[in-house]
Amino acid sequence: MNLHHHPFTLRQLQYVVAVAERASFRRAAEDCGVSQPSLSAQIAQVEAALGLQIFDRTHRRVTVIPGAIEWVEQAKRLLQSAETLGDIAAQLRNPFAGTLRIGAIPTIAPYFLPEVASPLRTAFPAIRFVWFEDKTATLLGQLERRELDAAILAGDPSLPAFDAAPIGHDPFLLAALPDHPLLTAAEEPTAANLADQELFLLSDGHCFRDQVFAFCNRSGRSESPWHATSLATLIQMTASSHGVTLIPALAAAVENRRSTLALRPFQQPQPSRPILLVWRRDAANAVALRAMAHLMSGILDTLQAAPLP
Amino acid sequence: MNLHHHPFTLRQLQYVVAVAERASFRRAAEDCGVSQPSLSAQIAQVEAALGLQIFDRTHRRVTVIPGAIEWVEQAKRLLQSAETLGDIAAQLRNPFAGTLRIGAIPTIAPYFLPEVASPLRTAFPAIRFVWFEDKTATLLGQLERRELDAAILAGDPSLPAFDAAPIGHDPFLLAALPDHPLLTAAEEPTAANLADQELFLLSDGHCFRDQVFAFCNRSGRSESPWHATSLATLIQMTASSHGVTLIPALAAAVENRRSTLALRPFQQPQPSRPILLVWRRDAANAVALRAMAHLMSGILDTLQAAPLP
DNA sequence: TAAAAATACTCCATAGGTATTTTAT
DNA sequence: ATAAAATACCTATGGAGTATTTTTA
Repeated sequence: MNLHHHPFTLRQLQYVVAVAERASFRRAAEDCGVSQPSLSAQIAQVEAALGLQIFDRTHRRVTVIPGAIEWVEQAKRLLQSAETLGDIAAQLRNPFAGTLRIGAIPTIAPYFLPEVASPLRTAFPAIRFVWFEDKTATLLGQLERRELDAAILAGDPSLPAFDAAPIGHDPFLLAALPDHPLLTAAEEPTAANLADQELFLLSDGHCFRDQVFAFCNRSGRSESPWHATSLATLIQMTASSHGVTLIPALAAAVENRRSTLALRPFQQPQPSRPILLVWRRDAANAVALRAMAHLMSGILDTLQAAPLP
Repeated sequence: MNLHHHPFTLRQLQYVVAVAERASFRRAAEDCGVSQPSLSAQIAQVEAALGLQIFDRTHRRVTVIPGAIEWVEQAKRLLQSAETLGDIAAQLRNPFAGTLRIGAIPTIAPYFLPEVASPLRTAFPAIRFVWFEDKTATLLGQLERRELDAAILAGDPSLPAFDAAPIGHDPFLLAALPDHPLLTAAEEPTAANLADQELFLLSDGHCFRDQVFAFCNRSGRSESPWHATSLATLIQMTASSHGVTLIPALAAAVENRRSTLALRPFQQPQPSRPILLVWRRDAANAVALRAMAHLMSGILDTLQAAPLP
């Protein structure tokens, strides 16, 4: 740790940024709630401390000197950091208030978020929820970069820098046309039955695709050349090609409404994906997030109690 | 822009981080060059302003309260931002001093950097050069994240957020065993001659691979199933398989020393790759970087004046 | 000449100092 | 018993104010 004194204060940086944005000392002073001479003095002091001029005052419009643009941009970033620092403190003071940005993967978001959004709002009235949808890898990146506060993911929690709370387990159902042998057979299907079937899958990057792969890890299976980018497409493709596919039970109620596919659970032990709420290990509002995971868990239970479509 | 007053100063954050790192008020005060009561007072003030405790003083070792760890981490990041702000100012005051981190792609770095490093040190004695090697995409990412100050790349400068200065053009040479028909032919080879050859290439992600592709953009060409990860391997593979490949002239002198391959330039217009020095458009030391590109350009000229091995 | 930035000066809030007391092992 | 943090109190720097002058389009 170096002990040299900082040549500028946060307030001074705020003045610099304000002048840069308003292109005027007077207007910047107004924005910052100080007198124009006070602001001028602080700017002059910063310029003196840096040993270089930041603003060109020779014209009516005050402009940032080209060379100093990068410096001002970095000052903006620093102030943004300070803002974040304040946000963290606010969340620490009251974990049940503020804005919460939550992401969910595409095979969960459209089926689960509509169910949980409203109960969450009632349970946590002081929290403003903002929802996002993206694939696992993207969400984890955003989580790390603090662009998200939490994410609803499926899969095993082998995530070093993150903490997670379980929401529940979402079983996979076999989906095919109603007259398909696997649906009409006396016995419920197993992974082995999929060996000689044309299996329809989501495109790469969807964790659901990998999970289905993991379930039926046999070589005899012929993989369809079609890769759907959504479960809706997957169902349409399967139906029109007389193939088979697997659908997460969570999505079944919504996605299979207009389809001609029939659904059937697998034999015990049923294939399924664990659903998790994930956040940064150092999140200030872990208490609130755990409470939310618990609430979501209850909602998932209720959804699963409903009969298959 | 919000006008609310900042609840803390950079100095206070420095104190907090020092206490967190040294686990002691007394030692932190020493590090920061202030008296222990002064530091205590500032810490107390921060805690009061935040409305929450940061440190647990009930034991001999002062520790950060678990909940506040994230806050302290963000404070560290903010101080890092402040440091960068100082660095930028320093570079602005004197663009010909400080530390400069420069990256280069793998098909340039080992052949060009040894030649330029020493002349650069003599020409810019106050600059400390730090060199990196990685593929184009990685380097551009690092450049953007300010982990690098400049990069030596090959290819067209279609880079919106970056500025670039040309260093020169590096022609491609045909490389094959000395008795290969393309080397013994009376006429120098053209792209058309490559159509029916087994062409050896670098692996994906190397821009040199794409540039060779762009040069011989014909369908008749049969592509080798081998993908080298370095020019050295590429040459070995080509030699042992009696194939042909293209080598940047820059690399020829070094890489072909122990090889049995013979080299031959193409007919005019020779295929080549432009070599560029690239930096962030808002870099504070663009003057110095342009000067360096000019010096590198001269060195490249000298290298190219040497006869083929 | 009129709007905007710089200068002159006064004031007081507070960071930092020393001396001392309280606390925890 | 002793090291370390908190408290008490004083000092002085510098950020912010009002009044005024200088600048430039």
